[in-house]
Amino acid sequence: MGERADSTDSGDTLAEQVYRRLSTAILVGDLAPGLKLSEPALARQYGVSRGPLREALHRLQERKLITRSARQGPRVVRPSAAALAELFVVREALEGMAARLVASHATDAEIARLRAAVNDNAAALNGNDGALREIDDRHDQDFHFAIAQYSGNPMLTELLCAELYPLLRLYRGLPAGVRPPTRRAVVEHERIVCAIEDRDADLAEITMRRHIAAARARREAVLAQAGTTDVVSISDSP
Amino acid sequence: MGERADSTDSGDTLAEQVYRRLSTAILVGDLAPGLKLSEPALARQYGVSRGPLREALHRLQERKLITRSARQGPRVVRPSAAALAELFVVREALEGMAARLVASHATDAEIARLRAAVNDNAAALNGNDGALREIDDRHDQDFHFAIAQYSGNPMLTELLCAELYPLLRLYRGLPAGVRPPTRRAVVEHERIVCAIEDRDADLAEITMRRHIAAARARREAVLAQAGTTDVVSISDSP
DNA sequence: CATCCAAAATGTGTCAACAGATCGATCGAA
DNA sequence: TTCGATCGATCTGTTGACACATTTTGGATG
Repeated sequence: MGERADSTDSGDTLAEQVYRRLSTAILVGDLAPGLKLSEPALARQYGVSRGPLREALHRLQERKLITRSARQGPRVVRPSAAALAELFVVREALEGMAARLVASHATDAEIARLRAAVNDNAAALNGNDGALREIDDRHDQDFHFAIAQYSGNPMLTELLCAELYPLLRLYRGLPAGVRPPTRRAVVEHERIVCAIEDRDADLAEITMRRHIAAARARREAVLAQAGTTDVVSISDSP
Repeated sequence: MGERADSTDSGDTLAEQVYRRLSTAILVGDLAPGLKLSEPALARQYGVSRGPLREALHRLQERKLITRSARQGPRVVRPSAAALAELFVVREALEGMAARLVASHATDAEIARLRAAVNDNAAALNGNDGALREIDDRHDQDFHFAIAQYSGNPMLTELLCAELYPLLRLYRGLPAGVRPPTRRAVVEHERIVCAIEDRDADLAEITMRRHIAAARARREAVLAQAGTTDVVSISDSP
């Protein structure tokens, strides 16, 4: 699986490609959290030299996806319950502001697209019972991505979509497979969109923040009875 | 002052040192915004090879302090009025949350230190009239740093102190020398600390957000009649 | 049988050298 | 004189190779 490296070559630099591939590999879980990485092994695996690989690793380090102690080699960051809680707090502040901006500055067409997305989500959820959990999850992602996009603040969008959401996706992998019920999330999304449609910035922000705070509470309840993952080490040859 | 570059040598890797030196050089204004950088020139200037330098540049790229178009070489990011406005919005959301967290979770000792800092600031401002503008500015920085620190959320602290504030400092350099009056800022700081002392999280957040929104409005008013900076190019030999 | 020391192997940090491309300059022609 | 093309030089992207440190493994010894 994932063995035939789909040639993402050409276009930009090698370091950029390795950066993207490593990033997705970490987020997808292909490189387990806490895993100790080896530069020569990764270089052989991706078919590049150690130069571009190290540059990609440094970018990953700055993105907080890997940690690099001196002379110890890079390690995939190991998510903790505390870090997850901190992340949710930051997300609450940022997405609350995003919802506020959408309510005040977004165009009617964008808001209509938001409404359509939520309606689709609700229909999918009501239609077939609980079989399409991951699709729901994708819809949830789409909704929050759309909010970030329509905020009209590129820096905020970048911060949310390119930094926070990836980290969240990584940390979420902790109790892999366990997903809280999304039915409540859908009605909360509905409320947020209603506030946005009313151009009520204050209500939009408050509703979004409560939505995220509730999600955090649910996840913390799930994490309360989950164990910790152990550290594995990568092997060179299969 | 600040000429005697405290020898940051030894301890960790060369790339790390170059990263720090380049970062401060950009933030201090030693490397002008929009400046096109040359890897060989920088390598000679810092006495290292191009390898570690490129790694440092990639970290700087991820930190949004430089931009790297393909085959064009890195350039110091050029701040724009739009980016500054976006930054202030993000800062408003994040620091509002930080103030809320301080009001709810900080210890009495930390709050007392906040109060002391604000009192010192007010005293310095009232004592000698307007001579110590830059010291005031430093106090302002210290106040916001303290709020970020005492939030008790390391991720939020890191985001504010290590990412947003440096960018803000860089963008602030636009109308260099021009500083808005800080007298108003001091009384706003007072109000924030009062809300925190009352453990009123809602009021603390609202006050902080208004404080930052006001600062943004003032700065935008200043920027409205300022020109744009032109692009310079670095020369190899002095 | 456990322990300690040594030596090899692996890995990180760093550097110098090599293709390919891009940018500028100079020279020629209309 | 001005526009364009060709030549040259500089720079980026990339690679392979070299010190130094760290760990692991093997053997010798108490």
